[in-house]
Amino acid sequence: MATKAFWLVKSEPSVYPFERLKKEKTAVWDGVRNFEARRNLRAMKKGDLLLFYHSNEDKAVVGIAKVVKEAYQDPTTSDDWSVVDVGYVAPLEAPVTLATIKADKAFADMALVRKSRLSVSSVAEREFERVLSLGKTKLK
DNA sequence: GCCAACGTTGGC
DNA sequence: GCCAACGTTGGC
Repeated sequence: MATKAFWLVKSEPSVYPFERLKKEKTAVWDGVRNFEARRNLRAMKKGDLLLFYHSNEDKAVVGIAKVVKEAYQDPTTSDDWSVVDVGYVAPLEAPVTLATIKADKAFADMALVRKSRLSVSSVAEREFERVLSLGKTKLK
């Protein structure tokens, strides 16, 4: 298998909270209607890891998910949009807030900071590892 | 192909 | 709840 990639996906907790992914184990990541986000979805490979970010109320990375099925046609539209299936991996022991991320130079180039409206973005491995470490979380 | 208007996201 | 930022649409 090729080298793993890392991504960040945003969800409003009132629409689809991480706790629901925990309960349901997998989810169809639909509703993406932005070209750059779509390109990122289509670049995802099975097994890639995702930072699960809660926008609005929480403004924090709250958990880790993974790609369980690569991009396919979004079933909620006949237009040319894609979805992936994501699977539950683990919560962060300590959520990593946007304020923390903004205050940390290690994240200066992160899309979350620089392109705040992009809902699916790529994450560098060192950024991913740093979120895990700030989140006091180790993946098995 | 430009760009103004519009709609949406998301931080505050 | 407001509004800035910015992606998308549509008129020309």
